[in-house]
Amino acid sequence: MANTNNDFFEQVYQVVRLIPKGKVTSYGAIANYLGAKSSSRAVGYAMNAAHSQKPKVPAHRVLNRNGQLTGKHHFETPYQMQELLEKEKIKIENDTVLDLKKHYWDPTIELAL
DNA sequence: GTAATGACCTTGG
DNA sequence: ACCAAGGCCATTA
Repeated sequence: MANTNNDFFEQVYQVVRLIPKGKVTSYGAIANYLGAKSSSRAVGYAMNAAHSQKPKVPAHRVLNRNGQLTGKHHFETPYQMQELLEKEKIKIENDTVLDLKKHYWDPTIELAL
């Protein structure tokens, strides 16, 4: 099978790893930073193999545009994502991050040059 | 090689 | 403002 370590995947992992503690971002933001705002789905799929990567990727800091923990079900345990986010001082309710804007971390802005 | 799915987002009615 | 459909990328069957 094709190397899952494609540039696209690696790029996504890099950006996710660069997410500061207590910050969260969305798939579209990462895709947009990579220059493919329409590839939000591919970014999400990359996260699917994130746990398969050697360097653990903080996929729990990646949420959808709505701030929902859509991928919590894909973690080792559905509580992992919420717990990790809570440990980051991020309040979660109904699988949704509160003060999303306050904890929002946009790579296109933070990593923008 | 074609069809369907998925941790999504944007646009149209 | 709300609901519905389409699009894009990559992977798997």
